[in-house]
Amino acid sequence: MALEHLFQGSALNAVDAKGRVSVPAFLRSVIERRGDARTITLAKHESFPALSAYDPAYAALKHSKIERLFEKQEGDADAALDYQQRNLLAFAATEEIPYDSSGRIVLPPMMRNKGRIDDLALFLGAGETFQIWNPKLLLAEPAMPEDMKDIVRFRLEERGIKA
Amino acid sequence: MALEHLFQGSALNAVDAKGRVSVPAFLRSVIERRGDARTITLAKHESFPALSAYDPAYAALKHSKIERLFEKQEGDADAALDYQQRNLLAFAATEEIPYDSSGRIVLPPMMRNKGRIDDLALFLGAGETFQIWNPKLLLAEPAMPEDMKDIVRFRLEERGIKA
DNA sequence: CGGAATGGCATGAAAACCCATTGTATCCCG
DNA sequence: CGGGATACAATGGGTTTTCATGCCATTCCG
Repeated sequence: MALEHLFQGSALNAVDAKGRVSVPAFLRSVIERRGDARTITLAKHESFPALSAYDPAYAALKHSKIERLFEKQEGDADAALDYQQRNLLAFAATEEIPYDSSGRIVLPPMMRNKGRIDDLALFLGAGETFQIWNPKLLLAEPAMPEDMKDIVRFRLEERGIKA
Repeated sequence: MALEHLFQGSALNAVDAKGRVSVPAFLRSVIERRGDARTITLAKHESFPALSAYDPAYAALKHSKIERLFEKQEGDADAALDYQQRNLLAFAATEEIPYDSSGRIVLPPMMRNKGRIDDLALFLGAGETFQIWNPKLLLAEPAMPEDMKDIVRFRLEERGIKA
């Protein structure tokens, strides 16, 4: 019960005037090795001011995790409610979007708003999933390890942007 | 749950103008015995001014360790944050790069910067993983055993470089 | 017909690939 | 045991491919 290919690495890409952004090739290659899809699912990250993103293979895994958890707690009075909540968050609170032949997605306005994504999108591999951040918000996040912030500063400088 | 083949030995290789380095053949052979991949993952070493490197098999091991730890503490509020941090450091703070048919990698600029690698790359086997150093920084490292420094001095002299 | 969304093309930079050369350790045969 | 031949490793250079991204054409809907 684990996905074979993992998301790793980081990249900083531009969001154009239409809200389009290239999904880094090294992330797309993981998606396409996990399955034959060319879509990603976006959700607000549960603990950070950022977006969580994944592919259909992980969505299926997440679904079965929720089902298994529910079956385990059977008989518990609160469990049914907990299940309904998890399930809605996992599916209703997400948007699935395709990327085109050149690897670009259009950030849906709601997600762009939830993740507070401006004109720069920072992609971070996180194993089974990846994340999309506004780099400025990551640098301002107290719970973020300093090593991680260093990497983001490097990515910004690489583009000639002063932090 | 341990890896069968271990990285051992040392070598000093040149970094060319394009940032390319040959990964020593004795390290590559371990990677290829552990799995069928021809890539290595680079990260800043957590305590030394150097890079830590490993293969996909070790990355998968690291991932499952993190997942197991998290599932054991489920429900704990602090555990969730700890998990997020570990996960990002393990995956977002790393870069996976392939080596070509002649066994060379290109050091990504960010990693070359983080590891302060100049025109010489010192490879050190470290069991489950291996390390890549700027030899000068190793010789200047107080926490490094003298016997280890002797080996590095030997590798430098071997190349006709005076320390 | 205007405006916005979508898909396709063009570009410049960077990365991956291929081939050639050198050096060194190994092997084989005299 | 010596010496040449051989195989593989490391490195240098050049060429092709891919990527991110800007730009334009087309479509779809008001």
